[in-house]
Parts: sequence; C-alpha cells; structure tokens
Amino acid sequence: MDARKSIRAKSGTNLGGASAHNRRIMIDALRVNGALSRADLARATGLTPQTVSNIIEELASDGLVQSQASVRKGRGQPATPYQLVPDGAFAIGLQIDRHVTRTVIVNLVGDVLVQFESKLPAGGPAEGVVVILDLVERAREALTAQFPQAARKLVGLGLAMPGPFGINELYDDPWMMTAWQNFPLVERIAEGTGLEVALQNDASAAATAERLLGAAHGLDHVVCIYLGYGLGAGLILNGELYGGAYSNAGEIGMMLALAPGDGPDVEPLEHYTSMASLCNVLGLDHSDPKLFEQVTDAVIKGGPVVESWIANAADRLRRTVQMLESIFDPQTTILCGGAPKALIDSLIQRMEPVLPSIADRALRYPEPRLQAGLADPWSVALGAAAEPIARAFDPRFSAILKTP
Amino acid sequence: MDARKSIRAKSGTNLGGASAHNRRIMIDALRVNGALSRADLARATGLTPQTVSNIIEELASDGLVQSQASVRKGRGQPATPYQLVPDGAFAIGLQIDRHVTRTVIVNLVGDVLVQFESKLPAGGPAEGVVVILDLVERAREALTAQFPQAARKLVGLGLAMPGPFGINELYDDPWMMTAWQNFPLVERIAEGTGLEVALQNDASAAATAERLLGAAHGLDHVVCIYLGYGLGAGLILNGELYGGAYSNAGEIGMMLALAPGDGPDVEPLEHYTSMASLCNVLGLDHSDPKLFEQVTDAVIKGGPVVESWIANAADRLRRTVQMLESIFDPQTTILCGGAPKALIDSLIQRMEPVLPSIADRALRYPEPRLQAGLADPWSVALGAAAEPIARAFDPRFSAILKTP
DNA sequence: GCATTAAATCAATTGTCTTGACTTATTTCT
DNA sequence: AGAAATAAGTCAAGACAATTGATTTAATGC
Repeated sequence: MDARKSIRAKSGTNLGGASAHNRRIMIDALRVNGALSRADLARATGLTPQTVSNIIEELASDGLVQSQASVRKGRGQPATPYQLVPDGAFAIGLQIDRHVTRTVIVNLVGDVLVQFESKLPAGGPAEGVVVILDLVERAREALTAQFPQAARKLVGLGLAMPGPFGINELYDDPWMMTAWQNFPLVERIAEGTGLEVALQNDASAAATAERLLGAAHGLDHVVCIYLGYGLGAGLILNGELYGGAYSNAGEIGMMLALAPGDGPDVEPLEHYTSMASLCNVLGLDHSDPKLFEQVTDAVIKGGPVVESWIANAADRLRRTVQMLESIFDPQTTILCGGAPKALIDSLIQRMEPVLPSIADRALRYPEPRLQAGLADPWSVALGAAAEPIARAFDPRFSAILKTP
Repeated sequence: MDARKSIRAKSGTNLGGASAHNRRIMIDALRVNGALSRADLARATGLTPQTVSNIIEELASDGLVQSQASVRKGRGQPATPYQLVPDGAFAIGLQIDRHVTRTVIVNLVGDVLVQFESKLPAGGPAEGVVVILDLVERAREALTAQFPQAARKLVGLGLAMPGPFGINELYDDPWMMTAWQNFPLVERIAEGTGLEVALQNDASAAATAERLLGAAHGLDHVVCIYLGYGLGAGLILNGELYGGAYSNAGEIGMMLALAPGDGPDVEPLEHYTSMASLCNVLGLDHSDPKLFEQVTDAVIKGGPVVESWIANAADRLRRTVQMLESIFDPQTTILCGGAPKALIDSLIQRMEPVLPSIADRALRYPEPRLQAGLADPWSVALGAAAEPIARAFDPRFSAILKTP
C-alpha cells in the first residue's frame, strides 16, 4: 500500500517495447498483404532491410512465419516471400448465448480447427459454468489430437456474450441475460482453464471477426452493426476496438431512434430490429432451442409478416447507418450477425440506396458505404477467438508500453 | 511512382521513437500532476530513475521543465520537484467563422497571452486570407513584445473552421462555407506564416478546449456537442480527439434523426438545432455581422418564437444525447458552443431529465450525464491553439512511429 | 559477356535504456 | 550525539535493437 497521493501517468517504453511493436507490425503486414519479401516489408514499414531480416529470422525461429518459394519479378536477385505459419498460434473462442454455448479454436490465420457447441441448462450460470468448462476441455482435446504441440501455443481464451455489462436493467427484456452478466464468469473460466480470459460483448466479437478475416480486413475505421438476438455495434476506431468508458460502447440497440410514424415514447431500436423482435412478430417461443432454425425457415418461406418486419427493420437500419456515418466517418459500414444469411442479405438489399451523408464522397476508397459481413451463428465465437490472437500479435499502443 | 501493387502496413519504430514517447509521457505527467520529482516520475512511468534523470536533464536544457525548491517529505534525501515551464512553448490558434476570424496565442500550460479578432470581408477566402495573415502577424508581434524569445518556441498554428471537409455538397445551405472549404487554406496559411498548420472543425477545437480547461479536464471519454452556427460534436476517445477515416467524425448536424411528428423525408438535425436555424425562425439576416448580438438579444428577450424553437431543439438534443450515450458510453456529455451562454443553459435546462440509456448506471463517476461547457466565442480559437501543443507534446501512438 | 538492378547479408557503429554500485541528505532509533 | 535506516539522485559500464555502409548473390537487359 502506498501512502503518498496517487500519481497519474502513462507508461514509458524502451528498446523491448520498440522491438515488440516492430514484430507486431511485421505480423500485421503479412496478415493484411498475404506474403511479402523482406525487402517489401522494409519498404512498407519504414524499417531498414537489415532490421527486417533480423526480425523475420526471429519470427521464423518462433514458428510464426515461414518462407515460400522465391519469385523472380524482374531484374535483381529473386525475392523470397514470407507468410504467416497458420499453426504458429492458437486461441479459443467461447460464446455464451441464451440457450447455447459455442466454442471454436482458431489458428494464427483464423482457420477454424475445432467447433463444438452445447446446450446451456436452464439453471443459470452456476450450472452453466460446468457445461462450459467441459466444452472447452473437449475442444482442447480435439485440438491436441490434431496438433500435439498446440497446447503451448495457445495464447488465450476470448469470451463473448450479450451486453450491456454492469447496467441497471433498463428494460425488462426476457433476452437480457442478467444472471449471467452479474456472475464472475471471467474469473471462473480463467481458473477452470488456466488461460488468460478476456470478456467482450457479442457485437465487438463479431467486429473482431470481420477485421480478422471478413470485410473489415485491413481497415482501421469500421462500424460493424451486429444483428443477433439483440442489436449492437462493434466499433473499430484507429485500428482498435473501442469499448467506451465502461465497456458498453456500441449498444445501438438501446438507441431511442424514431422512424416515421413513431410516437414520442419510442422503444429502443432493438425492439424493432433484432432476431428477438422478429421472433415476437412470428409468435415463436423464445425459450425453444430450435429458435434459430425456425427463424431461418420463416425468412426463407417469406410471407407478409416477415416482409413487413424486414421493411420496417431495413428502414430503421438505413437511418441508423446514416447516423453512424455522420458520427464516425468510417471507411465502411458492415451489417453482420448471428442472424440467418438470407435475412442479412435481404436487409442490405432493402437498405439500398443508402441515405445521403458525409460518407457520400467523390474520392472514396474502394470500399462501399454499406456491405454484408459474416452471417453465421459461429461468427461471434470466431471473433471471440480472434481477440486473444489480436491481443498477442496486433500492433497497438498498449503493446509498446513497458509492462511492470 | 511505384509500379508494384501497393502494400499496406503500419510504420515501425526505433530507439528514437521510444525516446520521443518517453519525453512526451514526462511532459504529460507533469501537466496532469503539477510538479513531480525525478523519483516520482520514475515510479509513475515505470522507467528507471537514471533514464528519467537523463530525460529531465534534456527537457530542462530545452527550456521545457524547471526545478522548484526541494522539499523534505520524510526520511531520505529531499526531492527536487520539476514543473513545466509555462513559456517553454507557444502555439497560435485561429478560428475562421462566417463573418469573423479570431486568433489566440497560448503557452505550454494553456494560458491565453494574446487575443485578437478581425471582421472577414465579404469577398471570400481569396480576400479573407490577407486579413487572416495580417491578424496572425499582429498577434505574433504582440507575443514577441511580451516574450522576445517566443518566436523560435512557436510549435505550430491550429486552424479551426466549420466542417465538413472534402464532401460533395449535400445540402445547399447558405451557412456552409463552401468557398472556404474548397480553398487551399492550410497551404496558404502555412506559407504565409512559415508555421506548421493543422486543420480541424470547430467542434473538435471546442472539445480540445473543454479538455484543456473546461468540464472535460482529466477525462478520457467525452462527447462534446458543439452548438454554433451549425451543429457538431468533438469526440474525445481514449484521451485523444477522434477524427474518423476522413477527418469528418462528429458531424452530427448531418444526422437525419427524426423527432415525433417528422415525416419520412426529414432534414438534417442542424436545420432544426443550430444558431443558423434559430436565425431563420427569427427572420434575421445571415449576412449581418451583428448576428451574434441579435441572437443574444432575442434569446434574452424570449417570446413565443424563441420558446418554441428552444423546446423543439431541446427535444432533438435530448434524443441525440441518448443516442450518443448508447453509441459511445462516455464519462459525460457536454453541451458547449459559440452560441450565447443563456441559450446553452436554457437548452440544458429543458433537456433534463435525460432519457434512459446505458449511461444510467448505479456506480457512475461523479460526472453528471449532461453538463454545460464553455459558451464563449473564443473557445474555438483556444481549442485550435491547444492542438499544436497537444501534437507536439502529448503521448500518442503516431508519435512513436518512424517518420519517413 | 558485361552493366544494371534488386534482394539479402555482414560487420561495425550508434543511441537509448538498464544495471549495480555509489554519494548525498534527511529522519529515526538507541 | 551518533549510528542505522531510508530515499533521491548520480556514475560508469553494459546490454540491446536499429542503423550504416560495404559486400555478396542472383536475376534481367543490352
């Protein structure tokens, strides 16, 4: 305990911090560009060829990069491109949803190697944790069966579940997982698995997935709207996920945004624009474990109820996109979700043409203003798994600073 | 011209980058904590006492820090605290508004030393630049009169004007300063003054001012709604101003946000909620240089037109705050502006109670969800002046990277 | 066959932080 | 009063990562 008044300051850095950053930008450059020669890396990063050579050497001996066959591309000595070693690192992703928990294990380049799910018992988190730890354990065994060396290459476990966290209940929705949100999940899973565990909401996880291997690949300013059971947004700002002051940034489902015809006492956006609301208008039972399949069927079958829900949701989302563009001025906006792919595509189609906004610029990057992202029940677990990879290997300010 | 396909990568760093970062965190720590001894700095930054000693030595010889009288605070050798030298650096802030341009000069700790304004001629930017350069020149002379050494300690000029920048005209508003926005202002002022010039919109500058010496002091996650001739927001995220992919983040005046009773083809928010719109309902002449005084008078006098405008604007702003809270999860939201203080206060009063949102948390920091900020015609120029200081001395990711 | 171009490496150098021993100045204990 | 303890700060040598400039290797172009 320190008696003196606490001093606020940012952390300094040293040679090691610089070196760590340089290793990370190499890995990042290879991830974004595929395969690059040492000379390419030197030009792209601004480092000297010698430095690049040393770092690549080191990364290769750590089993993170490997050389490809050399290519002749003109005069001069042919270049030897290097690429990431897919099995250079692994991470576990864990999604906790209302009725189900899913786990995936990915490698350094985002390939999904293991994919397991379990139903969650109705007894709440105390019972659920047992199921979850068992699921993770089975996934680890399956990984070790494929890659005997994988155990010591596991960089962490990413945990994703619906937010918001630490909030007084605003609306008494059956789909707010209050009991889970107040349970010390991170601690219990960390001690149960012996891994480093980080928690984020499902929209953030989906955004991480988009950045790793989806439409946001290589972009630094992206808004990912996540349409799942609820509605949220993952915000990638300056190349990093933004969490806000209390980790609840992006809870756009809570926005009281009006659509034409709404009265003054509008309900939150996700009461109109979420799988939960679609289930409501379809009269489906929210506690039914087969809910996802039922919704998918209903969307494919179509019909006036679904059509009118989609029209309403698309209108609200179109306005939401325009507002988010005005606020963030992003490179692109992505609509992704745990919702059926057919539903996402249908919504995107009806959201066009997008409304005028500051994103309407003559000299845009090739990215469209609005595009569809991953729409797969597994994308949240995948993004959760991508988080430890990103934490371990992506360039970020905090990685440069000295660690005590 | 490089023929090969472009490679995207982040910049690497080296010893110099690490060193630059360490110098910045020292200055930042002194700014936030007042005065600290070398030993305090070492503990707070995680650097070794020797390193801190070397850096302080260097900063002192650069005239940026100075020692105070040593203090005995218990056993051991008494500590020698160091503090920032107020006149260790200076920066110029320049605001360009419709009819007026204002300039201020601040020192390293944010004291305003010079404060001049001029009317802008109606002839547009070509003529205006002459007036502006003359104004800046007079301000520099006034500074040199106070501090003969100041000339070589000027770190830059911050320029603030209404946005958005680089956008195809979305709406043909008389108050969009299109001619100015398409004029190569930064280049002309840079060559005219010989200083490094950075451009930002007025809302961002106002947010910087709030952070330096307003309600956002010491906070890292703040949304500043700026009500001026137009409407914008300055976003402080993770302690830094966020500009988005193309420097137009925070253009909330462009949001097509509905209020009850609006039809589907709503106009942008700032058509209802800005000084310009108030002038419209008051039937004032936008080209009148005395517009600000007229609006102030009208607000103080009150009356049904003003009252109904305020009621409408407050309702829209209340909804906007709720949406921004849902999106950013900030520590606080500030309403500031170049609008009359009476108007800001009146709006805040009518915006209460704020709508339910994720900011409604039991364990909040002492900051209220919504508060009034600076409402002073000079706050934008002040914030503009703070920008070069921040760019030169604040710790930030980009300052670590190699410069080509 | 020789000049040119480009990739990659070698060996020496530079710059910054770290380490561990040391000095200085003050309070506390005996 | 004197010795021990504690803390601030310095000195000098060392460690580490990137840089520099010369060199090697391997291709194309004339």
